[in-house]
Amino acid sequence: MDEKTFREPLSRERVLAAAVALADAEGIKALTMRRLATDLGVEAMSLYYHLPGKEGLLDGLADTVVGEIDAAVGRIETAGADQDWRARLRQRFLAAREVMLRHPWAPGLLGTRASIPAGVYAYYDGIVATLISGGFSYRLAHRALHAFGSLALGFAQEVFSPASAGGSMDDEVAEAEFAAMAEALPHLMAMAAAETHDVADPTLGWCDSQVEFEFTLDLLLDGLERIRG
Amino acid sequence: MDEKTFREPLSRERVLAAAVALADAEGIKALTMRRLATDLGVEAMSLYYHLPGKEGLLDGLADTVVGEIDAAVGRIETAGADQDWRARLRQRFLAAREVMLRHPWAPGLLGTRASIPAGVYAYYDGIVATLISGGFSYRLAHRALHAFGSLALGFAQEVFSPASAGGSMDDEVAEAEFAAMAEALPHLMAMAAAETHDVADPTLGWCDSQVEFEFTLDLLLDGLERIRG
DNA sequence: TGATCTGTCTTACGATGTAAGGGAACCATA
DNA sequence: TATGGTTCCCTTACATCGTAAGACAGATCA
Repeated sequence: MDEKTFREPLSRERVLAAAVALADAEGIKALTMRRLATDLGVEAMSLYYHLPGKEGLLDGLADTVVGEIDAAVGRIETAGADQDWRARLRQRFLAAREVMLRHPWAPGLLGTRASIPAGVYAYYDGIVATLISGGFSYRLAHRALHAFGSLALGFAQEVFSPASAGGSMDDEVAEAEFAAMAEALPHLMAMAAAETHDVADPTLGWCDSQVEFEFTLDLLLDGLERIRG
Repeated sequence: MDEKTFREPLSRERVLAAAVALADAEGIKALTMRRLATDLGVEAMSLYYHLPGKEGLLDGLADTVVGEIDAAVGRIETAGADQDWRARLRQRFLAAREVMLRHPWAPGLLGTRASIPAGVYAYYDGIVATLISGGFSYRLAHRALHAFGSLALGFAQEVFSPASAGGSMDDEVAEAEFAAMAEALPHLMAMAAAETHDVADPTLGWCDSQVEFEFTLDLLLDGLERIRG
């Protein structure tokens, strides 16, 4: 009876938390105002009292995710403050990646936000601080920020990420047209054959395994270390 | 009168061309079935005879863009076949970038496609061919492909790209809260001050200037060259 | 001629975001 | 205690979107 008569009042935080939960469970596509309201035991228009609209909701979602990253990074930074810039950034980015793995919809969402999620500023400030304390010039730090790109936030921009929707590469390719492709794309097929990549962790897009992520990350870190000289 | 009585018949190609034109002119947001039909002097449902639906239209758009890249790359590859892998990939990616600059909506579109645009396979096959002929192992070529990420298709995944919608960084930041930010984000603000980046080419997202793009690209190419060793 | 095929249009439906305003509960003040 | 404002949620209604179903006109072919 209590849950019928009394109801925890809505709030921006409660709405955002429910939105995250819904997106995690059923994908960002399922996140509609009406559905979100239903999950909260409320009518759709009630959400507008706590949020400025759908776009504002998505902005809030993005902020929430970045907030998770900031929180995770905060826990790490205090622990390994004695390490060098390279190790600290590495930990940072890997921590961010874990957050992204918990929210597979987040990379796509961040990519579509018109304005920068507020928390990103704080996050990037920390990166710059680490770089500067590691002997980087501001110029090189700036370049490095750009070079990291989405890696800094824990995801590699795989241009094609079948994970975000239906249709894996195998489904579409490994059928009748396989032979034709081997002819038209000899090098790609040879590579695929040579690799026979055991995609054991297809959590974030095609082949975006931990190995690939860390390889690219180290490639960048090594290159920057060399330039820093 | 001719344009009233006689009308060039619709076709998949004509629809896609009109879609590209519309997206270029007014952004991908304006690309609705009804609007596209209007531009073609036709009713919305007529499009469905030539395309399987909105999603299919977007897939076609993605394919069209990749096709443009393939065409541009083809022109280049024949010319500079004597260069080394590094120079050839560089030209390739820069050519792809020019295509993306012509279609600012393309990066976002490619990121949301469920299945891989068909032309991408051919494009990537060419990259792998270049790498292999440059002495790369299949394994390293695979890693390299992942490391390039969206750079291979000509755009850097700037997590925040205010260019795709309203609201530039300056508008949101350089107001009353500027002072507060300088306090909260000392390193970022110091960097911004030290750089005072003259963003003369804000065509593709914030700070995604040619310089940043090429810096990141060379960072990766240098790193791969060293590993290839 | 009549049947089939092609390409376009008409109509209609469900989903979505949201503007406009109603109303109940609470709360401070007179 | 009465009253007027504030807070919070709801009802209703609308515009816009993608698109299912099928009508209709002209071309093609039997």
